[in-house]
Order: sequence, then structure tokens, then C-alpha cells
Amino acid sequence: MSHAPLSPQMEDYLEAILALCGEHGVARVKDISLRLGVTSPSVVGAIRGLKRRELVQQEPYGFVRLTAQGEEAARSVAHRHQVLTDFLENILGLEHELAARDACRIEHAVSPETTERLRAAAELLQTELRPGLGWAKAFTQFYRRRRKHSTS
Amino acid sequence: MSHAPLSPQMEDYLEAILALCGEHGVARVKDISLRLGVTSPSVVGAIRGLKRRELVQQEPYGFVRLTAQGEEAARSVAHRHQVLTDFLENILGLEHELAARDACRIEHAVSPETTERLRAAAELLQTELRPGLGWAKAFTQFYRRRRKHSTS
DNA sequence: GCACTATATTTGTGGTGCCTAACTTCGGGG
DNA sequence: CCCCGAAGTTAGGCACCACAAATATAGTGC
Repeated sequence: MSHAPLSPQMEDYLEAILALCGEHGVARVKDISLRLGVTSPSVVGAIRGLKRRELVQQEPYGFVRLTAQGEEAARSVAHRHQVLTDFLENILGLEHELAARDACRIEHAVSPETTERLRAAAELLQTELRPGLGWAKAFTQFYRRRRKHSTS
Repeated sequence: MSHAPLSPQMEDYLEAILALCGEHGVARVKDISLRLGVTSPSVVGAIRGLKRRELVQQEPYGFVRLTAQGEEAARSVAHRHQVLTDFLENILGLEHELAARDACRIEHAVSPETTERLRAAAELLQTELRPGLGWAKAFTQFYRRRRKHSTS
């Protein structure tokens, strides 16, 4: 659809803007910088790039908003993040904090196709398979036992 | 252990060098550039960085070899790649080409912990669960049926 | 209306990673 | 022995992404 693929950083900016718009209706440079842990000039530079691609709009010294295109891209990233977090936490049983950290990095690398399959797999494992025992417990048990067998 | 985390690019270089060393005993700049699809100067620059971190060694105009540290790092990347490829292809049923492409990007983002759990999950699904039908078929069937229900 | 403060922006710097073009070195064939 | 092609390297440039410091703007309290 659009032109060049977005860098991981740019995807992070879009994601942050989407979240802030969801909370406050608009996003401010300061809030973006706080949320992402970067400085204001970095945000300004990123916004310049996103404006060039017509993913956000902003009048000078004003609020930042997503364009339709930008919102679509941001939702795509957020969706990948959500699916990954759910899979890592509920299927692989990762501790919440680590699941979040991994999801934040993997979300930029995973294709839409893989994302959908991951989501389907999570759904199948959680709802339809082994209604008695449940995947989570079965896997946790298996994983623990497995670690004992391996060296190291 | 070491200092700064390796960038995805540097991990790619290490991975390529490991593979080439496995094939020919040593790696040449030219072979690395061909394998990664970059130019020779890019490889030289990357090697400079890897030498600084003591991950590779190379005398001027000579072969490139991995140090013990470098081999460890490279094997870590290769292992993540292998686990991901296996999971994407055999558990999620991704087409081989796409599985490889996704694995190449995700390998730089996934933590060792997640990698091990992914491997365990793949093992459990492939060997111990549902000895009759098999995960691959069950999931493929489920995934196809699922796509019919959703829009698009 | 006038500071003052908070926020946004510009400017300049450093690091990475890629490229092309030009140069150096190595190794073999005449 | 010399020359030439292949491979490695250096030099210079561009794009991205972060930062600190300095500047410009907007909104608020007086």
C-alpha cells in the first residue's frame, strides 16, 4: 500500500500515539517522549518523518493526531503486540514482565500471516483442546519436567 | 557477560560467519558479502566492529574466524533461528519461504527464555499430544475453518 | 499587558549501517 | 619477473536515530 516499510522505531512512535489518542483524544510531544523514554527533540524528528509519510498530522506547536493511514498502521502494530503478549503469557507461560518486553521487540519482526496463525493457535489451545486439563497446566508441567532432563 | 547488546545486523554477520566457517573452515569477506547481500566495504566495517568486541579475529587481507566468545554468540543466534523456523513451519504450518523470512527477523528479538519455551511447546505438540491425529493436521484444519468465519 | 513556565522546535554532535568510487594488496599465468 | 584480475581496504557520502543545548512559542497567573 504505502511506500517504504516503517522502522521499528517509527512503529513504536505510532503505537504510542495511538495509545495516547485513546486516552486523551490527542497526543502531545511531551507525553510521547515520556511514554517511550526518549527526549522531545527525538519525538519532533520522528514526527517529521511520520508527517512526510502522511501518517500523522500536526500544526506547529500543536497536538499530534493520526491520519486514517496512520491509524491503520498503528492498529496493525498494536494488534501484533496484543497477540504476542497473549501468546507469550498464556500459552508459553512467560512471566508478565518478560512477555511484555519480548512482545515489544518481536512485534516489529512478525508478519501479519504469522500473527494470525499465532492467534489461531492460542485460541485452539486455550478453548478447544483438552477441555479437562487445559493447555497452560499441561505445558507448565511438561516444561518443568523437561528442564530437569537437560544438561546445564 | 559481554558489554553492549549486538545489533540485529551484527548478529546477522556473526551468523553468516558461523555458517561459512562450518562449510569452509574459514570465512572470506567476499563470501560474507554475497551471503548477506551487502557490499564488501559494509562487511569490512562490520568486521571492524566485531573485532573491537573481540568476537572475530582477522589479520589484514586475511580470513575471518570467530573467537570463542564470537562462536558462542553466533551459536545463540543460530539456535534461535533454528527453533523459530521449526516452530513457524511445523507448528504454525507456515510456508517454508515465509517461515524462513520471519525467523530471520524474529531471531534478533526473541529472548533465550522464550526460545526455550517455544522449543518445548513445539516438542510437546509434536510428540506427546494427540498421538492419533497430530497437531499439524488438527491446527491446519482449525485454521482453515476459522478463516471462513472471519470477514475478508 | 507582562512576565514566567511549560512545551515545542532548531541546531549541532555522535554512532550505526549502508552505498559508490578509488586505492592497496595478494596470488597466479605468461 | 611482471602484470593483471580478484579480493580487501579506505575515503567520502547519505540516511536514520538518539542526545544536549539553545531558541521560539503558547498559555497562565498576576
